[in-house]
Amino acid sequence: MTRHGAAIEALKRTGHRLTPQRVMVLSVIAEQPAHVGVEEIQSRVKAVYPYMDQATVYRTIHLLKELGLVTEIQAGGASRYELSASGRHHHMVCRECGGAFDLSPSYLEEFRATLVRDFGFEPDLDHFAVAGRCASCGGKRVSPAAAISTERK
Amino acid sequence: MTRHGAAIEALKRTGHRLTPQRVMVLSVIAEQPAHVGVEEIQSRVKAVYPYMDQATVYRTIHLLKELGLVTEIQAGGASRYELSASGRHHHMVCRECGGAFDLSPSYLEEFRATLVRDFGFEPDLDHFAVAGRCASCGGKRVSPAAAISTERK
DNA sequence: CGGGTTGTTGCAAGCGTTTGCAATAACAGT
DNA sequence: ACTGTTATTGCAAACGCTTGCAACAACCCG
Repeated sequence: MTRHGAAIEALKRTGHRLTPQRVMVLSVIAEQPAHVGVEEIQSRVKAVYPYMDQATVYRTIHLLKELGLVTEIQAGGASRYELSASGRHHHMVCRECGGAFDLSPSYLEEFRATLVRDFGFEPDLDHFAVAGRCASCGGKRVSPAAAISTERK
Repeated sequence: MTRHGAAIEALKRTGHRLTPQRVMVLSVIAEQPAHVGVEEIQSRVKAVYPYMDQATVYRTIHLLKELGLVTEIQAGGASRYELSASGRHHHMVCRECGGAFDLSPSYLEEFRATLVRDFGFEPDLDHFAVAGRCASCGGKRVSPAAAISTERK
């Protein structure tokens, strides 16, 4: 099983279609030792499948990120991506129902990068949790991604 | 004294130049009852000073935001702005020197909007503080803006 | 295994925002 | 006031990313 096999299964499990494009994007990200840029993902896939489009790369990445399969790193204006380390992750806790939801580090990464860029302040975000109100108890939009990240109780 | 008089003084006090363009942007934001979009700011200023450029509006807004004089609101792809309510603000606390820095709500706003959009999760960010390491104790970049937001002890 | 449904793709145009650059103008010092 | 220094501006082009749309193909079901 390749390094991204689990991610592929997660895709199917969450009711998303397993298209060649998605597999290719995932495998490019997986076979890279470090993080990859969108442009590099696209050009590598294009070498094999020339019709691959920018928009598809972005849409795929966006999906993978929402599912927590891929982690986003801000690097000077552009974003870079890598397979999520299964270890570190954070939580959103609902005040209403007490439910806990996984929050992939990528979401905090954006916040962190902003503080560093604007203030030179390096926040310590390990062991970080956000309190609030989840979708079913009165939050706004419900995304399909929310489903899989739910942990009971 | 106009509603944005204090903001103008803050600009000078922090060593930035008081250009007509900056004053105009500030006054457009101030005279609006609710928040304003970039496009509206530009067109209102252009009515008086036709050479006003998009880039200048963006650069000015960016500055005002860093100084905490203006608060950013995310609204469906585009950003809107309003004079900062002096009341609500958050803190960054340095583990090293114990120093506290003001963090304008706009920074958390971005984070909040993301959680709402992707998960329907409405975080409660009032009374919110971030721990970490400030610029002088080992953070990354130092921006002039950091200076004014410093509070002793 | 073939047919229908519906998520996904490629394309292209557009979005909001940022950037490099040379010219300009704000402010400090005298 | 005048001058020098240096931040800031206007302009234009580019950036990274998102979106609407019609064509397509992955999957569910019998």
